[in-house]
Amino acid sequence: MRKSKDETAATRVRIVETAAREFRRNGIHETGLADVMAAAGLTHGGFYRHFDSKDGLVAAACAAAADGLTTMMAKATDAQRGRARAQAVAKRYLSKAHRDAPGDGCPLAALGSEIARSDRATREAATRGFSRLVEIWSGQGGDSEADTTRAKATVAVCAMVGALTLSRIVVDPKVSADILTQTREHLEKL
Amino acid sequence: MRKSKDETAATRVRIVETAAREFRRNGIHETGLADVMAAAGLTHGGFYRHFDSKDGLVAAACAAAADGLTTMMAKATDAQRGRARAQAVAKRYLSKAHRDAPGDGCPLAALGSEIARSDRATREAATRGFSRLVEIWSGQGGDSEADTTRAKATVAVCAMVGALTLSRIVVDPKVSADILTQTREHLEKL
DNA sequence: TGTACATCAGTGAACGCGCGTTCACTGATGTAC
DNA sequence: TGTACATCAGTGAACGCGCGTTCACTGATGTAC
Repeated sequence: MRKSKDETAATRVRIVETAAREFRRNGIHETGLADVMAAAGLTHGGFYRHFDSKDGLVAAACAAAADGLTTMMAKATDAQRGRARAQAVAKRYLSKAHRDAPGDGCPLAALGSEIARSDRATREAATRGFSRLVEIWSGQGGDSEADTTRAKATVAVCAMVGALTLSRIVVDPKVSADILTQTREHLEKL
Repeated sequence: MRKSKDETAATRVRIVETAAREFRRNGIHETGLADVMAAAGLTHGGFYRHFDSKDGLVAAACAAAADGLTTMMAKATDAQRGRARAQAVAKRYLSKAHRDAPGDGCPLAALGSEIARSDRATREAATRGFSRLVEIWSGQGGDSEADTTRAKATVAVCAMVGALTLSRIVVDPKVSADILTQTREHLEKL
C-alpha cells in the first residue's frame, strides 16, 4: 500500500498537527503514539516511517503549535500599530476562549513545565515561539527595537504565559477570570 | 516490622517531602512510585499504607511544595514592608539559584502545565500556594487589601511564574538570564 | 505491671496493562531500461 | 510508451519494559484484661 510522495507528505503533516493538538490537550507523557496515530486515522505501526522516535514528533509538534499560534496572532493583529497592537494581542491571548481551548492555543502555556524538561530540539522550537511572541507584541521589527521596548515585551509575554497557565490551574472560576482580566488590564497600560 | 505511630507519621512526611522534590525535578508522570519510595529509603510495596493512590500523593506533595516555598518566602521577607518586600520577593523568586534548583522551588513553575490537568485536590493545593504568594507579595494582609494592590500582586505573581518557567525552557543562557533580570526590574518598579 | 492477642508498617513477589519500538508482510508507487 | 523490478507507506502482531496496584507474609507495636 505504498503512497505517493504528496500523500506521504500530507500524512506527515496530519500526524504532526494531530500530535500538536493532543499533546496540548492531554500532555506529552500522557499522550501515547497509538493515541496520536489513531486520531490521525492511522495505525501505530506506521509511525516510524515518519519519525525516528517520539521525541522527534514532540519537537515537530511543538514547532507546529508555536508556528500556528504566532501566525494566527500576527495575522489577527497586523492591522494595528504600537500600543493598540499590544492590546489586541493581550485581549486574544488572555481570553476565556483561549483558556478553555488549550488544544488550539499557546504551547508555552499548555506544556510549559514539560517543555522545560524536554530535549534540545523541543526547547529550541519553544524558544522560537517565545521570540516570535515578543516580536509580535512589540511590533513587527526583528532586533532593531529599542532595548526598553524589547524588555517590556519580554515581561508582557512572561506575564501572559504565567497568567494563562495559572487561570487553568485555579479552582475558583471567579479567581480564574480575575487573573486573566487583571493581567490584561495591567498589560494594556504598559 | 510494625512501626510506632511517631515513626509512621515521620515516614509519611518523608515520602511526601521526597515526592515533592522528585516531582518538581522530573515531572509527575515521569516519576514512578518506586522511584519516590526508593529515594525515601523504602520499598514500593509499603506505599499503600500511607496513600490511597498516586493521585493522593501528588496532591499531598503539591501542598507540601507550595507550603515550603511560601513559608520560606514569607520568612525571608518578613522584615521588609511595602515596596521593599515586593522587591525582596522578586529578587529571590527570579534568581538563577531558583531557576537552577526546581526540586526545591516553586511548584507552580516546575509543574504548572501538569497541575492544570491534575485532579481537584492537587489544583486546590496549587491554588492555595498561588493565593499565599499574592499575599506575601502585597504584604501580610489577607483580603483587607485595596483592590488595586491585590490586582498588582496577582499580575506580579503571574509574571514571576511565567518568567521562571520560560527561563528554564529557553536554550540561550543570555536570553534566559535576560528574562529573569528584565522581569525583576519591571516588577521592582511596580 | 505483666501477658496474650490483634493490629498494621514495611517487604518483596506478582498482577495486568499500556507504553515505545520492532518486524514480517502487503501492494501501490516510483524508476530503470 | 511500455514493462519489470525495487522501493517503501501503512498494517497488525509481537517485543520487552516499567508502571500503578495488590497481596501474602513478617514481626514489632499497641491494646485489652
